[in-house]
Amino acid sequence: MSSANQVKKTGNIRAKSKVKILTAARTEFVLQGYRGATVQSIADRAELPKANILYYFKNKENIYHAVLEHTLQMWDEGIGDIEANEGPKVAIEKFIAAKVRMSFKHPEASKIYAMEIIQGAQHLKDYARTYQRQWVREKAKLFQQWIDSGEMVNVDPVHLIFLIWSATQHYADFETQILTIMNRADFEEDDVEQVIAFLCDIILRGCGLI
Amino acid sequence: MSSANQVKKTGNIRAKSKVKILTAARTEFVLQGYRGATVQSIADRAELPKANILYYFKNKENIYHAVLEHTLQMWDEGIGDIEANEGPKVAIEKFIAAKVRMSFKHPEASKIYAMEIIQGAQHLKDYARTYQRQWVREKAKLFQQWIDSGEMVNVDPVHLIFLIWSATQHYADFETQILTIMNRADFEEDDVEQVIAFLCDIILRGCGLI
DNA sequence: TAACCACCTGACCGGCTGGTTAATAATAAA
DNA sequence: TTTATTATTAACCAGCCGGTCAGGTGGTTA
Repeated sequence: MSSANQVKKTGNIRAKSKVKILTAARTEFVLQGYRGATVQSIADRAELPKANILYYFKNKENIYHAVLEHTLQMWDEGIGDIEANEGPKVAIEKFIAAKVRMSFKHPEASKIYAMEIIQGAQHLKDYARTYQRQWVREKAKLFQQWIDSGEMVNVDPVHLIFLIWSATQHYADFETQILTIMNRADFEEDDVEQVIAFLCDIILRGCGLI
Repeated sequence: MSSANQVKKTGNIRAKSKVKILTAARTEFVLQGYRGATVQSIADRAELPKANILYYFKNKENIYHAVLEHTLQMWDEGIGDIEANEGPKVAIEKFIAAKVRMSFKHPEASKIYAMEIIQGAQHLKDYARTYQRQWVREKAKLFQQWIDSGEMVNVDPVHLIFLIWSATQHYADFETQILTIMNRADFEEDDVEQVIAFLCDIILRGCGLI
């Protein structure tokens, strides 16, 4: 008991501090990029002394890795899933909805991920090379089966996945541009469902599913 | 004559050096971000002494602004145009083709633009607020007319523009991810036309134009 | 020849960077 | 209480940052 208790109590302080730091770091990395975000700026945002930051994370790269790990977790969850037995229409609908909801809920995660990829994905090459590639191949095969059985129009499954990824993530990554063009200060709850409806409508029809 | 000659000759050196510097800077800014790209790293890539860089551009921000200006010019050219008298099918086809070609031809421009927007578009707020917003409104009105006259299905024109923007730019910005997933080293010429064909196919059908 | 001027660059500078240390405070365990 | 562990932070450091400057070079004009 004492051992478990100790771990829990000490772990609490660690955990809380780490969350505080990572939240601040995430924002700084999005706003300033990896190099532009300084340990001092992260400390200021977290309202902690700089040395305290480096007590919990050995160095700046360490902080970034932790942020990135959380980001990939979001991406995985948000990637939705495409199940074979649902048929193409429901599968694509669910997939789009999951990705759009994730974009509106965790725009910062999407932005950090996007910046990583744009800059050459040096911190997560293996992730795409192994996990993502396999995921795409698997799901593409599923789409191909639906195409072969005449359940949907003949479109390249891999590019279809790219299309859905790009269209959904756009609302997170290009938030600023979209809001400016729509002359709005923030997104509202209605927007999420409206975007889902729009994307499902046009993409499903594009796949010959409406 | 002598005056014009002098201006031309001296201008030549200036122009060549500036191009050399801006090309190197563009690459550095993409790879490292604004803060991560140092004047020294730009100098190294341009194979010039650092002081020479700062002879042609007063400071680092100046270089970035020059790069950004070039980027916006690319964006403007690549934005294609949507003409009223062509009808929706041809208009959208041309629009998609122009944007895809631009993405494959100038991925760095697209990437810099994307990073600017993701980080809050602090250097080009007015651009989106005035120029882009007006462009979108104008083109949206056009789409609406086609919808009203029954020439295309009722889809939100503004979101349609966002969809086309995101889907086309994706091939520039997420180049790394796409190549990794497709298990390829580089894009080839065929890819451009294939992507255009795919996007036109699915989006035109999505708009009820096929 | 002499004066001029665009071009070039090594050497330098203050300030900020990521990171260390050592001393102290708080907390938990005995 | 005593002891051990964990948490905190001011002070410090070497190195790199953007940026300046003084002193060149070589070609053109008068």
